[in-house]
Amino acid sequence: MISLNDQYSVAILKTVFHSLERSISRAVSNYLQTNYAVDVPVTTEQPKQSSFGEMALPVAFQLAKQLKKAPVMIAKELAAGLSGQIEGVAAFEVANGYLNVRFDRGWFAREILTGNGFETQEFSIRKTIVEHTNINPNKAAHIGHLRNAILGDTFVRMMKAMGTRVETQNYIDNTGVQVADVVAAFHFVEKKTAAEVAELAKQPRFDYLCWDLYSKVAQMEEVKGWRTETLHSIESGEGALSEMGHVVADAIVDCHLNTMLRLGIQYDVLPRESEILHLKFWANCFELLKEQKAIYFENEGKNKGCWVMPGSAFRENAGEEDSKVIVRSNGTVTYVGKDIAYQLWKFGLLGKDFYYRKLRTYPNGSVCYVSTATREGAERVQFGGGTSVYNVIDSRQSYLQDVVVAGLKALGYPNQADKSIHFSYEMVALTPRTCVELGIELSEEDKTKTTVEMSGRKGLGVKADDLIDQLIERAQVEVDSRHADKSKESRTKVAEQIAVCSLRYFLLKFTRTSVIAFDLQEALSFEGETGPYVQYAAVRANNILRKVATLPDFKAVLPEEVLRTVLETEDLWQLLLDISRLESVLEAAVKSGEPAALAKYAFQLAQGFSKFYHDYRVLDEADEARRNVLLWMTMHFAKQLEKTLNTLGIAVPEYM
RNA sequence: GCACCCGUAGCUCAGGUGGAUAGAGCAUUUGCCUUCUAAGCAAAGGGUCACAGGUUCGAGUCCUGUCGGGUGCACCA
Repeated sequence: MISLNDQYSVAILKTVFHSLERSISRAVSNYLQTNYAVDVPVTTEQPKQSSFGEMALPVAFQLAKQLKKAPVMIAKELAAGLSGQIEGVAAFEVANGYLNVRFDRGWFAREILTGNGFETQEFSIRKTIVEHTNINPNKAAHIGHLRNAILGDTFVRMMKAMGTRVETQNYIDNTGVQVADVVAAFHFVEKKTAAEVAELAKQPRFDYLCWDLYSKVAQMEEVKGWRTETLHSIESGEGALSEMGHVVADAIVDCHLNTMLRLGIQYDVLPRESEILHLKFWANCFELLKEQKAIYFENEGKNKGCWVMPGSAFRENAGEEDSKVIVRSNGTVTYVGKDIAYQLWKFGLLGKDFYYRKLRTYPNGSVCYVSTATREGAERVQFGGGTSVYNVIDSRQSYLQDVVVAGLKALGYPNQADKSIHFSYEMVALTPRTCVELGIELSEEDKTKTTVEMSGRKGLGVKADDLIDQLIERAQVEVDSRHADKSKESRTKVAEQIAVCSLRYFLLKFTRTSVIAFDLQEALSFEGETGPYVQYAAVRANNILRKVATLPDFKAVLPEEVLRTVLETEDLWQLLLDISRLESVLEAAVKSGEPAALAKYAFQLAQGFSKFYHDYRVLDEADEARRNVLLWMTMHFAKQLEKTLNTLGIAVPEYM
């Protein structure tokens, strides 16, 4: 049995495919320079049909005009000139003006097998900061929050797999109106004391209790007055309401961390708004903004008495009315103002820092820290000061993100402004069918729509833990019926792994710009393009490997000629080619910031293997050489798919 | 009113830097378990890539406009 547990290594291995791709485009480029004296970028692409070979170069089309020759002629000359010049290339062919490349299949497979031609990539010293999750600590997390956290967490894993140093932050707004509303509900409606709330907060699903309370109080007329009083207490940091605010926020943050941990999501540090206030981060930022004249004091109009940022800073054709208030006429700072200060801190530009204490140690041993306001009891750790910052925030907040970036620019930090990336994504909405299933009453207007937006205020949404529970329950039924012989403990573990996989894949398979119309039945399915389908392929591959007492020494028993002969079979060759594309796909997915690309790749790999599994009976193969190739491919597949799944935050179960 | 996103099969969605016959899953119909696990495999039907112009040897992809749908434009976060 091979070890399938290797975590991504510090340096990444580049595939043979990658290297070959580069040596081909370099050779073509050189040839064009010496023989035609032209300098054009040589791009490669994957042919639509496998019968055209492994790689296609449309370079002849680009040159047709410049050289005043027909594309077919150019391509033919290139094919003739380059023939036999590149190691690993069996032949060049010309079709429809394309220069198509056929790999030497035996060479290619042997390179993968022996690990020749692999190169290491340098490990980055610069730090990238990714901020995600950021749920208001006043109610249970819902599936919209899950999209954020899973997207962020997966992107972090992808960058780490590429060798990037990443710090994961989860910002906690523990002093805002959302928390205040729940505190007001406890105090004014439920008539609870801080001690009583602290007692309630001990129950595991305190976040559910607050979910209901919040939607109740948010719709009450009196809430405005209560909110003001509560906010005042929270901001001053004194009084029973303030104490209750801390109790509520801390308990709910704990609930959120538990929910996220169920999905394998962890954080390095939780910077909190309360510390931003108490350590007066804003004061520094305010001085900087005034010095640089990034904001001005408004003497007239609707914003009279406020410090505002001119609309022209973040918007084209902006008028006076587009100005954004940074400091209110009563002297308090807005959310955007605080966010500019926070963003400066992330880049190490604020000249101030938090103190930290341990919040929890995760089962894998890593520690999650939380900000504190005092030096006493603080740990000697350092966070922030990144060279690029990704803020995973839904697209509805792009306007505010633009203002923050404009603030950085106005302060004289154009580089940091460029490195401030709003990793935006569209929201998760519910299908009307799902609303009906959940017993949510719809207005006449909502019934006609294709999707219904979730709302914490209205208590309208699918809670994260509820969905995870349902998925586990469903997986458990399947696992129990298939593997009655296994222990209860082991079956539960497998069911959980399947549930997590199902959920993560479901939220990852959509591209970021697509609004997810959440359909409960679709999300609960384990067939077709789902996470469990992909896991199943990995499990089947491992089953084959497990049944072999000792795997042969593939390097010894599989010379190039044997590989070449067996890989003449087209579908085997295509599968091997697909398996070897992982690093290229990962690189492109990180570059475009699209985890969905990696998820889709995992699915395609699984599809390819499922077909292979059906068409070839590896263990029954009579021809020993052929059997060894099939076994090797199975092992190679299992490794590469497991690596892909790990990067997606998905585990491969022992059995399914 | 202004800004951003979306419009591809009945439904839900993929389609890097323009390239060859536009792809998956679901649903529908039909085959395949005495087999390394059927959470699987195979086959069929299903398309004016919203519409109209433009750029190009070549456009689902780039540009402009129109029409639909979503979101944002607070002294809330």
